[in-house]
Amino acid sequence: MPPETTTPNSSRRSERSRRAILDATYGLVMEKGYAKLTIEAIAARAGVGKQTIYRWWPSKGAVMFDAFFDAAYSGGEDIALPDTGDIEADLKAVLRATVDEYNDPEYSARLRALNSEVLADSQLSAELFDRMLAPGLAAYRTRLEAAQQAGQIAAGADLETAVELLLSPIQYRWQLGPGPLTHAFADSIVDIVLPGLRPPHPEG
Amino acid sequence: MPPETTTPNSSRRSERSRRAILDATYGLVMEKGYAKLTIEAIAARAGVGKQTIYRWWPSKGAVMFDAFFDAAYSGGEDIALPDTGDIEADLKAVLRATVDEYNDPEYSARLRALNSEVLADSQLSAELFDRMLAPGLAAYRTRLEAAQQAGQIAAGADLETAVELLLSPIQYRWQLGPGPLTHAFADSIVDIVLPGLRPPHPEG
Amino acid sequence: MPPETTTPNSSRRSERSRRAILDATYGLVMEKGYAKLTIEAIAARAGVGKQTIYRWWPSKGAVMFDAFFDAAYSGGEDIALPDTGDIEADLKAVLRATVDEYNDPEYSARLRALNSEVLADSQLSAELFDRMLAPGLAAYRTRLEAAQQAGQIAAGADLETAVELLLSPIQYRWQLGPGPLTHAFADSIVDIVLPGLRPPHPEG
Amino acid sequence: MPPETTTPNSSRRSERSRRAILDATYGLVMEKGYAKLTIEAIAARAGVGKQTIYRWWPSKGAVMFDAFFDAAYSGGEDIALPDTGDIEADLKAVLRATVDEYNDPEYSARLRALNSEVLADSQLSAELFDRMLAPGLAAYRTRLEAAQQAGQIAAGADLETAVELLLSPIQYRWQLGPGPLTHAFADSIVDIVLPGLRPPHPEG
DNA sequence: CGTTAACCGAGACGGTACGTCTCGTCTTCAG
DNA sequence: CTGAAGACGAGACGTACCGTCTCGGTTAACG
Repeated sequence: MPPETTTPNSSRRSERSRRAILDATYGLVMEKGYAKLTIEAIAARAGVGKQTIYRWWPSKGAVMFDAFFDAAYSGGEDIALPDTGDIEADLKAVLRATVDEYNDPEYSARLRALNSEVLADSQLSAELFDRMLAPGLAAYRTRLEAAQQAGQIAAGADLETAVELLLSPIQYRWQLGPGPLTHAFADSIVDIVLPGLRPPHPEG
Repeated sequence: MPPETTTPNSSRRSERSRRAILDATYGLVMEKGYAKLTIEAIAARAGVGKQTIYRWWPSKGAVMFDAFFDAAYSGGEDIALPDTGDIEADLKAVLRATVDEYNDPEYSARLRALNSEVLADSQLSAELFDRMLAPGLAAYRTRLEAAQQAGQIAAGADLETAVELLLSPIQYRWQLGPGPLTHAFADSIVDIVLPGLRPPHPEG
Repeated sequence: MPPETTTPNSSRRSERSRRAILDATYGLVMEKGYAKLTIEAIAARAGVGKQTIYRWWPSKGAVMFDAFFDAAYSGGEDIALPDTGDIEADLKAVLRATVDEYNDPEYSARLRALNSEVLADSQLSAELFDRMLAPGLAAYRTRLEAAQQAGQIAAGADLETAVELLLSPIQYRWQLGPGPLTHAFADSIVDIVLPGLRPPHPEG
Repeated sequence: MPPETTTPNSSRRSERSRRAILDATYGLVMEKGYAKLTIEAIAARAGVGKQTIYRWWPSKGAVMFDAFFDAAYSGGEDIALPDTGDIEADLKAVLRATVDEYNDPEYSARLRALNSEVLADSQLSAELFDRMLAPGLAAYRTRLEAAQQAGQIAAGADLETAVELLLSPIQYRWQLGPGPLTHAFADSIVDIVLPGLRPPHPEG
């Protein structure tokens, strides 16, 4: 299997420089924000010539993208939702954790930078989704399918939409701020969505 | 009625310049995109000194913000959802219209520019929501309250969350692209959310 | 016939503003130097609208010119060289005093500003000479003519040139710095020029 | 012999840009005058980024200085006064030539720009003198020393002052305009200064 | 086991845009 | 109905970065 990364590899490429660039980028975005990130600053902090950056990445966004992906998924951890058999409890637990994550300033800053870049260059949008969000959505879907098999969710339910219904309100509040991101809000989401997915003749 | 604008007023201020700046900004964002919008280009097209822009707006984002708000809500049209008595049909109709709007390239470009700016400067976030989104959400809420009064929705339902559940998935798909923005998707949202809000003992 | 001065008069003109402008100008040149003098700063310090300056003076140089002339010759003092009968002693005394004046930092700054402006706008050159230097030269000439009448200077001597020979080397050193401006230098000038003006058969 | 220039050298420096900047500067000063010279105009005409100017020169005056020095002394011609044995004739010939030079409009404009700048920034004053005037003064001094050796000038005469006495009146008239710059004026200077330098017992 | 070509750091280059400053004109409003 | 206050169009200032382009100096693969 060929290594599927944004940046092409080469035997001549200096791994030391690549690491220094990604680390410098990550640090600078955290400190100054994405809007004030400059190639020159990255090169200076990384102790690298500007050309070395331009040689391997097509744009500032691409560098940041790699830097963040690298930072987030270096462990390559498998993501799967817990399955206690109680779909409601499981969903609430995971959504509460998600809310906590969004409330973490560092995570929030990271996400803000990524989304800002993605909105400007819609080509990155697909990549962001495929590499960083799709695995998460798939995990939700897997959990919902298990619940479906267990008869807790109607056979014909539209799980695709269901997953997005669970996650998008959190992203929405985080991004536009119509209300606070609390555990209660996470619970509310589940309390509305889950009944809408129940099988027609509940266990009575 | 005093004119309610973001930027402070002054009897000395030239209305002619203000209009020219907003129009030039709107046109330039549509033509070149927000990323390539420059203050110098706005000033040149508006036939205005740069200082006149810097005097009245604190940032490029603020100018664009005003330009868009001005373009979108110049009519001051009242927004209210239709009420045929059939909450499901009404919601689907409105969400389908919303989907169509997001699929319009011009509207999409406008929104992209706004959101991109808003993500970078979180101070604008609240303003964007209050001035441009809150009225829409309120209209949804009003319609849901009517349905609640009509007994189509449970008395204790969390309408705040319900509104966000209806709208956020569309924004989510538009922004991150996990799937196509279709009428069917709009219907799916209603088909899941509405049952979750129904009163416990429906009309039987 | 209208009064031919730099600044036209008018019965409507506010003397209070005129004074405030000249004083502010003089002070600002002394504090920041002529190069950093701006109309806006003058107006601000004088508590005057910019238009009031532009109404009465054609250029920044003209304002400064008036300010300096006003400061220097407000007393309208008559200038005449001493006449002790000893032309050599008299000239040396006056040139030594002139050297001292040039060595005074405040006087030097003033002169520097004036000359700088005059070099740029040659129209002011004649005015500078006529109003500020010509009276001085005339005083020298008067003293030399007295010496001529006393037989200490040849009858046919070119006194016009003689006066300039006495004064120009001091201006030259001050402006271009080929050497220090000392009393010894002043004496040297007289020691060379005066013998060149002596009558052919001195009192023997 | 190392190249003696104001601006530091570097192997990385583009000689092509340096030349283009100096040429553009010289041309623009001649066309529009020093007061209307702008860095932007120099950069535009030279086809050069502004930063390339700011990188190598500290101020507008310094650029102009180099441009003029470069234009005037590119040949590196040795300057020496003629020596026909007749000191009076030699001095008059050279001073008449100097007067002609000052009367040349192009030379005059050049000199006006230089002096104007020098007066404003006294740091440039010393440099102007050392690089552009001192060699001339030295040539005069050499000629006077020759005359001294030939017995035409007193052994103890102050030649330093004598040289300045010969040159400064011309600069003075040119700059302040108390009278016309003619050959007769040049002769008058020599006619007064030279007798003042004669040995006490002439050829008898 | 030397040649040589790519990659490296450094940073100068032609440019664009920034946000500020000042110019000289034009407009408003208080005394 | 003058004059201070200051907004306006204009445009230069000096700075920050852009993305491209040499420079020498390693450094690793090939011949």
